[in-house]
Amino acid sequence: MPLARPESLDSRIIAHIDMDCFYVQVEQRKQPHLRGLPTAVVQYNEWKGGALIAVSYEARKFGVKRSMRGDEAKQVCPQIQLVQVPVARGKADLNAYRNAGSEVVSILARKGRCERASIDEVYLDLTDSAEAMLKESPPHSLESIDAEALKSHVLGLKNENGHDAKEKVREWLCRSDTDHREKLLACGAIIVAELRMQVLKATEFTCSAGIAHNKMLAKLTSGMNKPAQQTVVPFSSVKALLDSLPIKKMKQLGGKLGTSLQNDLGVNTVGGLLQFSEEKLQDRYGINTGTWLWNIARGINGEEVQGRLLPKSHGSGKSFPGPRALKTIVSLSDSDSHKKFPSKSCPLRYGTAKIQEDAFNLFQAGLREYLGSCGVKIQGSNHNGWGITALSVSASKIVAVPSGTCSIMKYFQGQYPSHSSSKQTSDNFIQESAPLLSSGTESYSELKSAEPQSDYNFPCLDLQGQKISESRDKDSFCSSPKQAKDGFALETSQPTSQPLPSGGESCSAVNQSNSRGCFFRDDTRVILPKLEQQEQKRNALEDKGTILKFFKKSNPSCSKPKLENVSVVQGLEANEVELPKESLLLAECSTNDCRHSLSQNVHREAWHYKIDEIDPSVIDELPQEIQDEVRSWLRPRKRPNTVKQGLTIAHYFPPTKAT
DNA sequence: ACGGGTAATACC
DNA sequence: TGGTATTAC
Repeated sequence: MPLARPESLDSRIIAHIDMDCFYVQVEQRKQPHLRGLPTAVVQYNEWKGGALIAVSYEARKFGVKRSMRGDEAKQVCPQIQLVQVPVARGKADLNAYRNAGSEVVSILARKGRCERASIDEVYLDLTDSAEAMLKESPPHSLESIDAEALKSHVLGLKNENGHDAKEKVREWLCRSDTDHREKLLACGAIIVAELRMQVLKATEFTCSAGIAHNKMLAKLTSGMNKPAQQTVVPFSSVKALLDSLPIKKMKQLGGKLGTSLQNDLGVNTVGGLLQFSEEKLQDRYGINTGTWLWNIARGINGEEVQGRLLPKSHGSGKSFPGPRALKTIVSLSDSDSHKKFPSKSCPLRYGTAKIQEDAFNLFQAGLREYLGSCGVKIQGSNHNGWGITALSVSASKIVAVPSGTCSIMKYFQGQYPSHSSSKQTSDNFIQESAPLLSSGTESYSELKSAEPQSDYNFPCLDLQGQKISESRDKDSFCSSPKQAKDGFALETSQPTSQPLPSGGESCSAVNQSNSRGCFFRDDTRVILPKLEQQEQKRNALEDKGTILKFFKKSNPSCSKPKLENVSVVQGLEANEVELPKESLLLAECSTNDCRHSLSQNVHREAWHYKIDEIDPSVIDELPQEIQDEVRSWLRPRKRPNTVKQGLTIAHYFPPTKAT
């Protein structure tokens, strides 16, 4: 439960932007002839026409609902256009929508601190912008107010739908005889209207918005007038709004907690919570949740807009319902079917073969745990009715790569122009990481000799060529000895190096500095130290595949004969680089998803990077300009004597314009 | 044989 | 810390 910092005198201006039936809009932009037609996006249409995951407003008029099947939708709306979600490697691929969301974020983030709340939702803190506007050009001083702003729905304003509604809104927006907060809110509404028009112009997407003094109220109202409209929540309207708001409509209360409030406390509206003391709510629901409830009943919500444009974790999963369940390779004598299959995780190693190997080991570990120690043999394929109905992997604990990371390669290659300060830093790095190396499987000399054998030119994401914003270059992201000790190589004294932050907040900073929001580029600056794998298994009737099949064959690149034995490959090959992970920060820039890998913990194993293991089909999903670059990396090439940073940094790192 | 595929967050 | 549960889109 979000901890609420009580701020009853909250004069922030927060907007929640919600894209209208976003997936549909993305598809309609791709296929303009679908515009204006009843349209829905479905994934997998084999079974009952697929599941609807987005429905256009035209289709909603026919009673088409999300969670209908394609077939059902056709029944209530025969002319509906069903567009399928792209499929990659046998599963739904949402990247097109993610990227489209990035387009929107990149526009919104120009006006204030921005938080990507989901694939199609964004919070914006417009306080500064609104205050600036109020100071420089307050609404009442404007000659005209934009038509879009005049279409705002202002809660509590009478005659909401009357013929002179716009005039009423104009009056409200331009009132000068009201309190500061209300004026700020009016500025916020004008700014959001402007932003929404910019989004429409730049992306062809419409969105709706809520503008209020906190996140909760903004979120609550962004969907009240859809599509393509905005709703403003003046302070004076909050009490009436919450008094009549069914409690389950409140974010976080849509599930069991909301049900408990209804059943156990007899509360049916958010306002109904007012009758309970904070203590009472805390006693029943815990200190945090209790306080949070007490606050939201009063319209108080201190959650801040996180300046984060990127996800904190990333995963991929697929379900195998019913008959499609993968049959396990175990014999299962007894095991209650209600027990949950445990999730397991381990440090992420790069390369599909290694991920397969790790995932399979995790699976076996989970299976042993699941079965208890009843000594069931894990072998053979004596399926006995049990199967796997879902598999997923996910990566989390992503942290930013600290400053000067790429310069590590100077040490290994000895080809970089050396600044007076960099030698010292390199030395420090070696010194700090020496214990790691000595306990690892490779010595430094091995590493050094192994690396240059590569036929591949690792593109170096040199940070030196990148522009640095004044504000971020100052001091706030300086390295500390502790960071170096954790295995980060830092070159803080390098005057032109990008001041990358490290640690938790660093992601926020990095994220917020990104104005284009391209997932790929940003991923070059994150580290994915964890691999997580989860499986569930339930009854199944037919044998449509095995676990092994899933692990081995679902990835086209791994079904090539050439790679048949990747799992047993040991040691180095010509096109494999094996370095301690601290050294791989640069090398991994050249992998297809371009993720740096480094754990906050000290892990002694070496990390492998094997260019053959890149699944070619992945590349097709990347943004076009990135595809070209990645393909060029994959072509064998002599390493030039002098490694100039071959990649355009701008493609990978956002302009560092501070926002 | 279903809402699938992802996320974030709180809690233990 | 790792793992689970809840909630949401």
